[in-house]
Amino acid sequence: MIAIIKRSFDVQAADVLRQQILSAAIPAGSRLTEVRLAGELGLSRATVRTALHQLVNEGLVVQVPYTGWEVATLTAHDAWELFTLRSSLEALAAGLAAQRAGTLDLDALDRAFEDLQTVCRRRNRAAIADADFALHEAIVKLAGHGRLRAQYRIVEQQIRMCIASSNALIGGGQSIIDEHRPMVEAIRAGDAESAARFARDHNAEASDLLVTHLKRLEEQTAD
Amino acid sequence: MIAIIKRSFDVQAADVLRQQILSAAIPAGSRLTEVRLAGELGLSRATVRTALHQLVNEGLVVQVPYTGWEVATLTAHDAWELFTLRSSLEALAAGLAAQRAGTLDLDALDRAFEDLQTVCRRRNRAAIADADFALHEAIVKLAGHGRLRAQYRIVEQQIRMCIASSNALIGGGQSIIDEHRPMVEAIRAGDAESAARFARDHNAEASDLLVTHLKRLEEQTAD
DNA sequence: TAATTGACGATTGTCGACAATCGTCAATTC
DNA sequence: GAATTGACGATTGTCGACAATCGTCAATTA
Repeated sequence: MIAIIKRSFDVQAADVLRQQILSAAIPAGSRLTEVRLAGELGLSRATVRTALHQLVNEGLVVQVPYTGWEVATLTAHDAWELFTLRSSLEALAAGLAAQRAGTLDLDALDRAFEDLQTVCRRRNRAAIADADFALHEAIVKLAGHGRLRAQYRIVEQQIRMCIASSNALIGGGQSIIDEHRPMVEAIRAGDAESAARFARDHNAEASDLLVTHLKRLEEQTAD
Repeated sequence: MIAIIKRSFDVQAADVLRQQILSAAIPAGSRLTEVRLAGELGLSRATVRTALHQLVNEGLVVQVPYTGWEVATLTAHDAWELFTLRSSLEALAAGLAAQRAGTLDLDALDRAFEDLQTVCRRRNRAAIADADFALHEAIVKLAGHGRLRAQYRIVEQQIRMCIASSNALIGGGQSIIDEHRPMVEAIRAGDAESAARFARDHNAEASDLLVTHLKRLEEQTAD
């Protein structure tokens, strides 16, 4: 028997809006009005409000009280914040996972790394981003740390939003594998310090490139 | 002329409830009903609902959809999560602040550390916790990282809640000063790596003690 | 006697209506 | 012409009412 999954309307509305924002179907900076969204979603305005509040907490929407809601526009500074935070969280996750490596089933880690290698060989950029995220998700899950997991997801969502809205080119191929292998091996070996260090540093170059790219976009827009 | 600060009722309600939860005036595990709170706060139930949603996002309240709301009960595992996360965020803040030390006014850091030393000499436990938090807040502010700041506050709130609800004894005196001095000096010196390392490690012993204490409490309750 | 069913009160989820606020624009004043 | 004022439509904030859900308890069944 298939369980009926109950999901209240405000949660469902937040899901739909989140998806539209993350895919850039609703562009960054867009005005969101409760009345219009309520009409489109077929819900009461109050329900939509609750959904919007949730998205504000995830950093995807900005509320100006008494005035309105809009999709967050992420600046180069935002990107820097997100990357530094992500790096720190990934380091924590890798270190904790490595500490527990001796007592855990590492199949999920191995599978995720295999998947990453597979898509890197195919040079499918969207799939690379997904597999990269999935690898880190697997590690965060191994850390057994719910708050870390929740926060990591929120940060990663916003990073995806950055990438989607800037049309940034994300590297692929062998370098992605090479960046991740030492971290995965340190986790397997139970070496928490190295795992944390590799996790912290593994994305530094790509992150800097994206931040620089966003700064250039901002300068062009200011002209 | 004093500006009128507009603060919508749902935000004000969240403020009031947060304060009551953090001070343990409403104990952990307490059932919160919208009807009763609305009556007590003199607001509509929908407004209270919005406030409760916000507190859920801060980890202070747990919602069981269709069933109810209650003040979060933080377990030893929760405490472990909070301490590891806090440690990681403090390390990030200290490292970033140290990177910027050459271009910043470090007065706030110095003052906060002085204040900490002052209250440690007086052995006033509540004031020590406040001054400890204020020192880290000052560092987080120096890091110029809004998301880090917001997340740090949420984590720190929950830690206060842990401490308040467990009646744990928090150490004081010279050891607190000794734990913080190397981090503060590394920040002043612009040594990001040391600042991050000292920040990450400086609370390990106290954190472990509290987690162990909570585990013991849980075992007693299970008897 | 234990398990199942049904009723009911309490509470949550959602709705639409009223009140408050804001931004815009035209009219007025200096 | 620039600054100020006032009106108005659009939108947000809050409200109370209706509908849906849950937990509890008594009644019924096996």
